[in-house]
Amino acid sequence: MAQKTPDPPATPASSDLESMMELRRSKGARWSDFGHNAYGNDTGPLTRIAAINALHDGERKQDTAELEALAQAGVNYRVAGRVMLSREAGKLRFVNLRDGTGEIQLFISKRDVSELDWSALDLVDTGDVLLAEGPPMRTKAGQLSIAVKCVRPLTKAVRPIAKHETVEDVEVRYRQRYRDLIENHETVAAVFRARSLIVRSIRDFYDERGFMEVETPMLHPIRGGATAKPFRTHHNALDVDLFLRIAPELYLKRLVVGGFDRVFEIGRNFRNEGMSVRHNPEFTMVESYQAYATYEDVMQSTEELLRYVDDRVLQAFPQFAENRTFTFARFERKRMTDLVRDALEGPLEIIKLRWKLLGGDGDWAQAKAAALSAGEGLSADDKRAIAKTRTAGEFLFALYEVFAEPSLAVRYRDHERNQSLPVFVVDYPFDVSPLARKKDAKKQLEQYGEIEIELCDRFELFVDGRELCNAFSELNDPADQAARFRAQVENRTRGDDEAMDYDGDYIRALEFGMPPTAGFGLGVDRLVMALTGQKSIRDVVLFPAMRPEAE
RNA sequence: GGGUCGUUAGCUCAAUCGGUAGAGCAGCGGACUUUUAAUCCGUUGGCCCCGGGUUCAAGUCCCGGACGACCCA
Repeated sequence: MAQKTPDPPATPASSDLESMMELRRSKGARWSDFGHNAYGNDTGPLTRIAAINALHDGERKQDTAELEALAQAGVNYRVAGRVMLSREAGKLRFVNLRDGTGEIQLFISKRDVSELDWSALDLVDTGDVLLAEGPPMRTKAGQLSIAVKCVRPLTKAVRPIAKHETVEDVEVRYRQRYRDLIENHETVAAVFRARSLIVRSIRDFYDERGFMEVETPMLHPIRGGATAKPFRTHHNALDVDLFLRIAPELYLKRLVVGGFDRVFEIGRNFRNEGMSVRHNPEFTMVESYQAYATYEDVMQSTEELLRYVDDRVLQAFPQFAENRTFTFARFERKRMTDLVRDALEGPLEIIKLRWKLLGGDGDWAQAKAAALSAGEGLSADDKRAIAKTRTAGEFLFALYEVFAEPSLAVRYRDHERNQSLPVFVVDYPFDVSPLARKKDAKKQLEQYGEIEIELCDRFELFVDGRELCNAFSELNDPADQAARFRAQVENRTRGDDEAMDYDGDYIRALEFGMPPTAGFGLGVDRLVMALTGQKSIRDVVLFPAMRPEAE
């Protein structure tokens, strides 16, 4: 098996990308001269690096003598990972090796390895994947290391990686996430590990409370469960057009009818709308449905869920507690009508508006005109939102969106800690909630001036001013629901391309009787953004949607 | 959709008034048996995003386009 040490590789004098890659390719090819496969996979059993660090460098650091004793006793580790950094000091070589759990230093002395192994190391570049074996040791500087007895190259990295600088170009970071994860490891990997933990924690939370996890169709024959623009696709064998789901809601409630009275689903929804720092065309939601519960019960469990998940995140990733601009220590609960009244106590025009709205003429259409003329400082978008309302309920909702919602995080704060408080906005107009249950008769009419507004048992939760959850007591009266669907269809014929379709099968399901049920939805991407402090959804989605790469 | 800014070496960035395109890091060669982004000596590397135009001369000025970031709608 003894081989002659091969000659050093040819060394092209240029360092443009193509030359660097060519040099690396030729180095990989020469691994075979040392009896190694440039893409071998027979590593045998390995020890994960985090386990080694924990054992010898954990709560109690083992000193040099202790580690020597362990080595004498035959303790030996085989590790594999990517070469992140490599330094030479004469007949010594130090390599920082990273696997999926952590990093450890390899201490390689020419005295300790075969001549062949030593020469093979000349063919190893930063970024290559390497197998190494040896006992634990501590260097003079006190650094825990593996005292390597033998090494074997495993995978050649043909492309160079940035060592000290990190890649900042977001285009590279999102399109080549693998590279982002390698080069910006510390910050980026932690966010996605936290995301994984968040999803797992949500699952555990529901599991502990007796909810069953289900999977419902993503290919829908009709639009339903939310007001949004869908993606279309086509089933060839059936020759039918289908929509990628915009929400799982109507399927989950069918399951409640069927007797699965506590269900939840974590999954992707698709909305064919604009992209922004808060919107990706596909995004992850958790939806849960609990029979014999009301939206007020769900409000309570929402607080519990968020604290449960956040506690786990901060325990595993304490760095995300820094610079928190919000707290889950206390939650506000505010009725939408009160929020609008509070918000309108502002600038002069707004006071005039409020006078007209609350004072007197009692006609919401006139109030609308008053709002538009009084709100001269409003953006065109806000004016449009108010102008297009056709009922008192839509009008209230528009006022809320324009005047109240933008200032939630500023208005409701924990002043001691200078953090915003989450706000449950409750009692939405029935007109903007086509699937929610009307408030019971005694409470259903809201005096708003002399305008009567029908409200429903619904809340949305805003964390740091951003919508995170939407929940309501479900409408389970089939006749009422059918009327709501018909209204949606009417909206569609008027040109609203976000309106729902009439779902006859869902009405049939309700006709079998759905027990009183509370439903809940939470945007997982936004929750991850909040808990990890990321400003863009693209920083919490592994592979965000991008325009196709230019050729 | 509109506005502003950006795109130069593998990475991060310079380049004055239009006058031969630079640095640090990495890469390559060499020295070094305890390094921590090792150090020291030497050294290679450019479709200046793309396409037009002005000019004796364009990374730089003008027009158009691609992609991105931010702000506005």
